Amino acid sequence: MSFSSTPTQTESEPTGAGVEALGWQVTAQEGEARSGILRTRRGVIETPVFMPVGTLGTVKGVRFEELEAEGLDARIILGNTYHLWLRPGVETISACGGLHRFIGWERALLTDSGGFQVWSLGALRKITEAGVEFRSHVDGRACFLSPEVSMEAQAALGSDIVMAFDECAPGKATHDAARASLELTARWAARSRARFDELQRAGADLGVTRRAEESGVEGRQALFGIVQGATHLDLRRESLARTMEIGFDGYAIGGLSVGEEKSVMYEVVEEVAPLLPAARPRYLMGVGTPEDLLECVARGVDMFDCVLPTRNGRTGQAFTSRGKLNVKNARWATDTRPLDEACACAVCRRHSRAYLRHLHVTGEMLAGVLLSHHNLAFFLDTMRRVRQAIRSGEFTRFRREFLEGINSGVE
RNA sequence: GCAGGGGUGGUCGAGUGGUUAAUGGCACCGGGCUGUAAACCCGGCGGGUUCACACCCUACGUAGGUUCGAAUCCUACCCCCUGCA
Repeated sequence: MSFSSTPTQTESEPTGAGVEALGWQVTAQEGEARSGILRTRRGVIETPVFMPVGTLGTVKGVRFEELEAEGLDARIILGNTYHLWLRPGVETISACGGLHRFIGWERALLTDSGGFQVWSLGALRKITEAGVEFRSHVDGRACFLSPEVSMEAQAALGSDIVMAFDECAPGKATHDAARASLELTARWAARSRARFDELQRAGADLGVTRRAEESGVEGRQALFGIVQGATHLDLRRESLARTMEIGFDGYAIGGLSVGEEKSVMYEVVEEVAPLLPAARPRYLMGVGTPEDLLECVARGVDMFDCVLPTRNGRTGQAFTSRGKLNVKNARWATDTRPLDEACACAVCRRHSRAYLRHLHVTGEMLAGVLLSHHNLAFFLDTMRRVRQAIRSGEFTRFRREFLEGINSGVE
């Protein structure tokens, strides 16, 4: 296996199948905050954008009709290579026509490479230069994931944005550990790029290549590189340079919100985001809270994803314009107000805090469904308002008022 | 009426003379969750004073008794279940 297969190409000009995978245009900017239009082969995405997480081929508890409908109008969701690879298996999805067809979603899909699982599965894995040996968390069997395997899987899934296979260092990683991790990530990034390009040329991209006529979808997959380096700014800059040298369709900042102080996370984003190519979209992986979204948009990030709205929805927490609301609390037992009086989502229009608390306390599955819907509506609507604010030059004021609101506390 | 069995904290249910304010489960109360090993995890849960260490009070159907010491042993009573009349 070769570790020095960095393709020769112009800096920041991805090759692939010879077609631009993404169109990207910044349409408004205020300070570092920018609003733009990302054109994927499966639709237009206005940024800044929040991407709901659908790890296992489902945004947990939310029907695709709801994701598409006006209330949420999610333009792109995530899937996870590692999880789909284990179950149902990439071959299965491939046999069903690719991930879009398999799950019944025509809009854009971004697949995470499985790199994050390298970090989060902790003791179940062993990292080598070649890749990562995992013990499947499902049945314990030995598995092996590498840049090449991840690219092959993501090509077979046919996602529209493919993530390079990286290693995510813990937030508290020492300089030495973070450096080693970053260098491994850089080598893996080059391998990801090389294998990805081969696969595009070979027509392995199931998202379009084999079924272009019936899908009506044109264009190749996009590949994003990931900047690592933990909390060390010098390493972040180095990782950034090495990632840009390889060249990707977009750039992600990984390895944040993994145990470091929040102020440190903002500091890293503030340092890294503006150094990323302005002519490419910037994606902050796995972040974050509503406050994080605002703060990181302000620092130049275009794309976000996070499990918080759906996970916390299932575990009884609502995000509102006045901050977090713990649905479990006895104080809502007879409260007939909606979760968020400023929210126009379907759940807030119809149901009371008292009812949602009842559903959650009794373990009814509708509780998770409704709370996930509301939380996603809040996140997506917040981003919609962020875009409008940037376009109208009022982002600074919007940011201040929004943060005042969520810090005022639910009454 | 007779014979067995049984009455434990919000609830179910352990404990059958000595770290017992009393195991567990549930309920209840509170907290956490950031590229989803998560419809999950953690904590509290008789009352009172204290920031806290700690201390005091009240508790195992009721009332007595035995004992240094009782939810645990004895006596009486009340109530519940099962069987026989």
